[in-house]
Amino acid sequence: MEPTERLGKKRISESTIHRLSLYYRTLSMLEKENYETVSSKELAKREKLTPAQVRKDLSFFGTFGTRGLGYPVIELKKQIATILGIDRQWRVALVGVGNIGSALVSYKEFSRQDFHIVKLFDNDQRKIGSNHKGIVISDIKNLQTELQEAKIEIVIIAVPAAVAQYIVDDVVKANIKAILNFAPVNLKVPDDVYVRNENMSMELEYLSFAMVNEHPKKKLK
Amino acid sequence: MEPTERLGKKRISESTIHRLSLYYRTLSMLEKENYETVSSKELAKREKLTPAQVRKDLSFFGTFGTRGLGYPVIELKKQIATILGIDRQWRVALVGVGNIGSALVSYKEFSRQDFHIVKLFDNDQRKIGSNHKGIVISDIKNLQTELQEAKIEIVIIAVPAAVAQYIVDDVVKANIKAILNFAPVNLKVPDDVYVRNENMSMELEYLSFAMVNEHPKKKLK
DNA sequence: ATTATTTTGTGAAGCTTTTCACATAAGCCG
DNA sequence: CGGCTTATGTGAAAAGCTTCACAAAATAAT
Ligand SMILES: NC(=O)c1ccc[n+]([C@@H]2O[C@H](COP(=O)([O-])OP(=O)(O)OC[C@H]3O[C@@H](n4cnc5c(N)ncnc54)[C@H](O)[C@@H]3O)[C@@H](O)[C@H]2O)c1
Ligand SMILES: NC(=O)c1ccc[n+]([C@@H]2O[C@H](COP(=O)([O-])OP(=O)(O)OC[C@H]3O[C@@H](n4cnc5c(N)ncnc54)[C@H](O)[C@@H]3O)[C@@H](O)[C@H]2O)c1
Repeated sequence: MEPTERLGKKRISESTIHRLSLYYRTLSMLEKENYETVSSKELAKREKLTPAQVRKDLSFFGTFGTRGLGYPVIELKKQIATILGIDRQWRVALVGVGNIGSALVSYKEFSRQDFHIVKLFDNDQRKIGSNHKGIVISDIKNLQTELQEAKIEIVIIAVPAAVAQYIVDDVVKANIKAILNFAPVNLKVPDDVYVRNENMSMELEYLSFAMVNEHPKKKLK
Repeated sequence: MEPTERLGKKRISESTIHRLSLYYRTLSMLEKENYETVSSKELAKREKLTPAQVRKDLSFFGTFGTRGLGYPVIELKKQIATILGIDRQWRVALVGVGNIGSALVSYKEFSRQDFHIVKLFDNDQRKIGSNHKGIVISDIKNLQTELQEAKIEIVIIAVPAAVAQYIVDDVVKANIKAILNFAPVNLKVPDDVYVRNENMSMELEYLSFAMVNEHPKKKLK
């Protein structure tokens, strides 16, 4: 009776998952450059991390390398894709086809990575029914039913902050479990719904803070 | 001789600074709602944190509250603005007036927070010289000189990943110390230049990971 | 076949961040 | 005015994350 190890459900830190995304990106580049293998040292250098960090991160999920040689680029990339769940297509809907919403629809990085925006919603009569990059914009009124009919799995929120919560309430009713939110509000959702916030002011404010305080960077980096 | 305490230059964690941004946002809302004071408990509840966290974060910078009462909303907001350096105007330039670049120029949250985009650059002849939201788009050729003449302090990079590093090299030559980067590449800059990356794929991939792994959330949040 | 070299995988140490818990202080109320 | 309530500020403990350091495994070299 070992109560220490909860099989397969130990919490992986947010930082580790974010770094997996970085490794994935770097491995894609290495693949284009025709590398067959890569060491933790090289992988670390390309994303300004430490080799130990890279190895530790990967070790949470299995053993992928060969001692003395390094990691096989194509194989590791495939493995990370499986871990991140991006070895499949995700059906994405976007609500609010305004400035940022339109930009996101055109973002090639998303589609390249198997995030497919297949539904758009807005409440502006001039936009509803019009064709935007091959997708007809739906009326927000039908949000709940259309999300379900289209089997949407991820919803991107790009509406004004003041209405974001109302829309999210409907999104949750449609049984969506993942939300990427661009509105600068803290959305209230049930415990089983994942929300990630994209907050650009926060990053600008970090720069501002760093400049006025001559904030020392973390060593190594 | 106490080598332990480096006066006034102790490193504040990135998380603390990000939370200060959240507090600032919440305080702005509380101000609109005509609250005079707010407790660490209420502040924590609104951003899904713990009261102890709020108090600890603030304690790094001074004592702002009154025991038994809480924090004065307007005063604390002002103090955080000073800490973050957003009690002044920042002159911002944006390079790459494409999908995401245009969206950012229209982003009201930036201007409300005293980040003023006053210069735009592109290399597309059709865009150069045209007026975009009241700003004439400059030729990227003149980047270095115009950044200096306009006394720009922060540069936003919104160009394709393939050219981002070249542009950043010029930005660094113009003596800019802060960069907000939207291109999915790891930019190389000298040690005294701050770079923050805005990586949206990363957040989508986090959602993807969470869903395929039924990733437990951090307790409390 | 033996030795040298490289680089992984991983417990353990070290460091950072968060949470706890309580002394302390201010306001309130009878 | 004194006791009761509320809520801060902060050392200390706990939890979490990163780095160290080295055994182990693989290749390469002689
Ligand atoms: N513009 C940016 O660069 C930027 C950056 C980060 C975050 N944001 C945030 O993204 C959100 C949108 O910003 P924007 O600049 O694109 O604004 P916008 O006004 O250009 O776009 C908002 C869109 O939402 C639609 N909308 C409004 N109410 C709606 C409703 N009830 N149901 C459905 N659709 C509705 C509008 O018709 C419009 O198309 C805001 O919360 C903003 O803070 C914007
Ligand atoms: N579209 C999005 O929602 C989105 C989201 C996140 C990140 N990004 C990233 O932002 C960047 C821009 O994406 P986009 O979708 O806006 O692309 P885009 O092609 O619409 O815009 C790029 C702009 O940069 C200009 N440009 C190209 N080369 C240049 C150069 N050498 N000097 C100056 N200007 C130059 C182009 O003329 C264009 O106006 C990319 O790196 C992309 O990965 C985009």
